[in-house]
Parts: sequence; structure tokens; C-alpha cells
Amino acid sequence: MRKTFLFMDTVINKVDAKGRVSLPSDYRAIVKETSSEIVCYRSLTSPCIEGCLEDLLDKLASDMENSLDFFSQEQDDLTNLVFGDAKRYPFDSTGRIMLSDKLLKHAGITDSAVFVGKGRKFQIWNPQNWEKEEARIRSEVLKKRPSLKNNREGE
Amino acid sequence: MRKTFLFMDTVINKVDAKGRVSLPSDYRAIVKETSSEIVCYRSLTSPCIEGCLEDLLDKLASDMENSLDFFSQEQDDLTNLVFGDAKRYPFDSTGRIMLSDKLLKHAGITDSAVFVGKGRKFQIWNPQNWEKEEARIRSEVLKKRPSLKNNREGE
DNA sequence: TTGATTCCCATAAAATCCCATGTTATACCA
DNA sequence: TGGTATAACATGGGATTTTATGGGAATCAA
Repeated sequence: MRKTFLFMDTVINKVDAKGRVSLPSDYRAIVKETSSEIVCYRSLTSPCIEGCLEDLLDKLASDMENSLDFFSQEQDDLTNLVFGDAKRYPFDSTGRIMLSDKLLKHAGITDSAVFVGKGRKFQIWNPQNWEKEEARIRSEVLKKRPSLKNNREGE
Repeated sequence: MRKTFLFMDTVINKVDAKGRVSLPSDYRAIVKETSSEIVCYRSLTSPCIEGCLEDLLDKLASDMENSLDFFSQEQDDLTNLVFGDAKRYPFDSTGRIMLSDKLLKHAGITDSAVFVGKGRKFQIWNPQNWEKEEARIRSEVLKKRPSLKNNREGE
């Protein structure tokens, strides 16, 4: 798997009447190294879509094979859910993918979508939901790292 | 990751009407070893922009993969925070990058920017803010090490 | 046929490239 | 050592390309 290619940044794109969304060009550039499609599935923990290169799921499958006790039964079940739900989404010459109703419904996405980089993965959110989620994460992180909070006082 | 290259020195450059800034040539020389882009993100602790090579974040991504579970909440939060905010900034043949509005706003940068070396990373500040920050850092250091202060008296 | 998906083209905005210029730093020579 | 030629750099502006997005025609499936 390529190492120096990470999904980054947060970009908002429109979902048109046909259900098409432009994949951010940075994301496309990563994918194009190997193919012209990404893999998406419903997040198990959040109301959002997750996406990645097929490579990543392949790595996950290998990890499961090679270290049986590395994953708990619970996580074993979770991976089953992921593989059962995942699907390839090719993008056309203009860089758009067409997300399924199942995914859009799960994320509550209608007319616009936010792409959030996560390194080897990325997520697609309903803009309002992402706004709330981002606020939650920031407060969560500050809670766990009070030293950070202190440094910011006075800004 | 290359070890013998560090971001150093403090240089001030103009930000033009299009939002372009010249990356200090010393910094470019470091990056050019491998690519022609840097990664920038909002500092978590200060009103400034932080920059580094993508290698550094890639290492972080790998560390997270190996130390945390694939599906853990903690990994989700951290990756969202870090990679959701970071972005690649390629520089053109004249060595300029175009910083996003989000970054410029966070650092309060309008028409000029100060690059401050920090070893593996560097920071970009609004000149006035950096002046204050540098003064704060110096007084902080003197407070904690009175012996230094005594030695320097008379200079 | 009907509904949906894919392909292709058009357009406006934004990002990028390229050339020109003044300035600073470096190299060279007397 | 001083002074000049040369190269490297920062910066401005215009031209070109990329990107996101809309809409229509062609293709496919039920």
C-alpha cells in the first residue's frame, strides 16, 4: 500500500438531482494512482459514510487471517458487517460518484455532503451533522488533554 | 524520514492579493528532496499555522493504526481532528503556496506572514502576534531559569 | 416503455502556470 | 579589500488549466 498518500482536509460538495457528488480532486489524485474507484460503506458508529481504497480492506482481511487473537469476537463481527456492507464506487471522467440511497439515507445526506479526511480513510457527512460532530470531538479532546486547553486561554 | 534536515530560522514574506506566499527557499530545499509540497494545519494550541512534511503525518497514521483498534472511538476522534484539518499545499516553480482562508483566518494573517522554524515542523504567524509570542517565550524561559538571567546581565 | 445510470459537453469560478521585474545575496576579479 | 558581475530569490500580473456543477443524449434493465 502506498504510504505517503493520505486523505486530508474537509471539503463540502453539492449532491445534484441525480445523486451525483464530485469526489474532492485531492482524493481523486490518490485513487488514480491505482484505479478509478473507491470503496464506501456505512459507518458502524456514526451517521456517516466511510470511504477508503480497496487496499485498506484488503489489509484488514489479512490482519484477521494472520493474527486470530488480535481481534476480539466483537471486532470479528464488526468486520463481517463492514465487508457485507462495502461496495465499490467508480467515478466518471468528471470525478463524480453516485452514492446509493442506502448510504445517503444512513448519513442523512440530501443536497450537499462534507468530505472529511481521516488518513487512510475518509468520511462523508451531512453538513449540519458534521458541524455538531466536530464540536463534540474538539471538546472531547480538550477534556482529555487539559494542558492544551490551558495554553489556549487568552486567545 | 530524512533526519538531517531541519526547518530553521525566522523569515517574513508578503502575502499577495491572491493569498500566495513564498515558502522560504531553505524550507523548499528540504522539501524538494522528496516532493514539491508541504502539509499545513491549524495549530491546536496557538493562533498560528503549522507545517511539516507529509512523512510526519504518515508516521502518525501508521502509529495510530498499530496502537489503536481499527474501529475504536479514540482513533476515530483523533484522525478526524488531525487529518480533517490538514491539507497538502504544493508550491509552484517560483516557490509559492496558496494558503486557505481557514488557515489565514486562524492565524490572523492578512498581508504578511512570518515563518518560524521548529525542527521537523515550522509555524506561520501574523508578524505582530509572533512578536508578542516570542517575547512571551523569552520571558517564560528567563522566569524558569534565573541563572540564565544573571549570566546575561550587562549585555 | 419507463426509470435509472452512464457518457458527453458547456460554463463559471478557482487554482495553477508562466513570464517579467526589482531586490537581495553570492561569487568573482582586480 | 572593495567593487562589480552573476545568480538566486521574492513578488506582481496575465494567461492557461483544472475543478465543480448543471443539463442533455445515449445506453441499459426491468
